Amino acid sequence: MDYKIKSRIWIENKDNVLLGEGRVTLLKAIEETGSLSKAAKSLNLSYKKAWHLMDSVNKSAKKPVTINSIGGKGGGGTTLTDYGKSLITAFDTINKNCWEFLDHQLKQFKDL
Amino acid sequence: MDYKIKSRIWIENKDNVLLGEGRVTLLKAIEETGSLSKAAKSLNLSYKKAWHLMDSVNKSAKKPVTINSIGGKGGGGTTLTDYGKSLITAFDTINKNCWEFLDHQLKQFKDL
DNA sequence: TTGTGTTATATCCCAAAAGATATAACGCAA
DNA sequence: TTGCGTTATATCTTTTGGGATATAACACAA
Repeated sequence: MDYKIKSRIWIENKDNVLLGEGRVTLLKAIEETGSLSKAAKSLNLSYKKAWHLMDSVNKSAKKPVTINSIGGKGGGGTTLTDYGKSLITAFDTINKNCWEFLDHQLKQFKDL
Repeated sequence: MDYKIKSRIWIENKDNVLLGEGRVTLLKAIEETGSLSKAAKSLNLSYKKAWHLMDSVNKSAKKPVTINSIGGKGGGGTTLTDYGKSLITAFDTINKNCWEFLDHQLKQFKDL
């Protein structure tokens, strides 16, 4: 018996996607690097894609998730708001709980 | 508070996908129509795509999921094995349980 | 004033996914 | 023997998503 069960969860706000796995890992990388471009590099994804993701996140969130600054010392940067950080932890717990729940449910495939 | 949580689950067997939502709805349509081509039409998807899906399902399953016949009265057809039917119900219950579980978990987003 | 490293955005190009089309094999019925 | 409606494939075309590239705006530091 070696069937595996996998899942993807995401949060929507009036049919715009707010959070998914990719967006959350991007948020974490931003938190670590303090910059969208550095976060993109560290995750091996194009700046364009990262920017579009964050644009979508910020548009569908009810409060600002990041603070973006252009120019200045270091050229600018992107940091998370407290709201953004709380989104990460909320998503992570739900996701982890979901995995555990599904692993438990998988027993229904035991005899198949 | 109108965030919605959505999910997709699927079952894999040694990194081949066995079942997902699309595959299960296809199996159901086959059960109803008795034919892969009719099932594809009823779901508005090309025969090619439907055939590839079923090919992948049967290759990654441990027992046959469908019985396919070519030629004969009506030209042939595809019917589900008992194993195939049990896969559907197992997947559906897990999926439904997952939705309920996640709706419950969504409360973690209540104050955000 | 110039250089630097960001954010922000548009445009072009390619590859991969999906769709459309064509064709063979098959077995029953007429 | 012919026609029919399937399953089973191959091939060609179209569409779409993503990557690469280019450029502007910005604000601080030197």
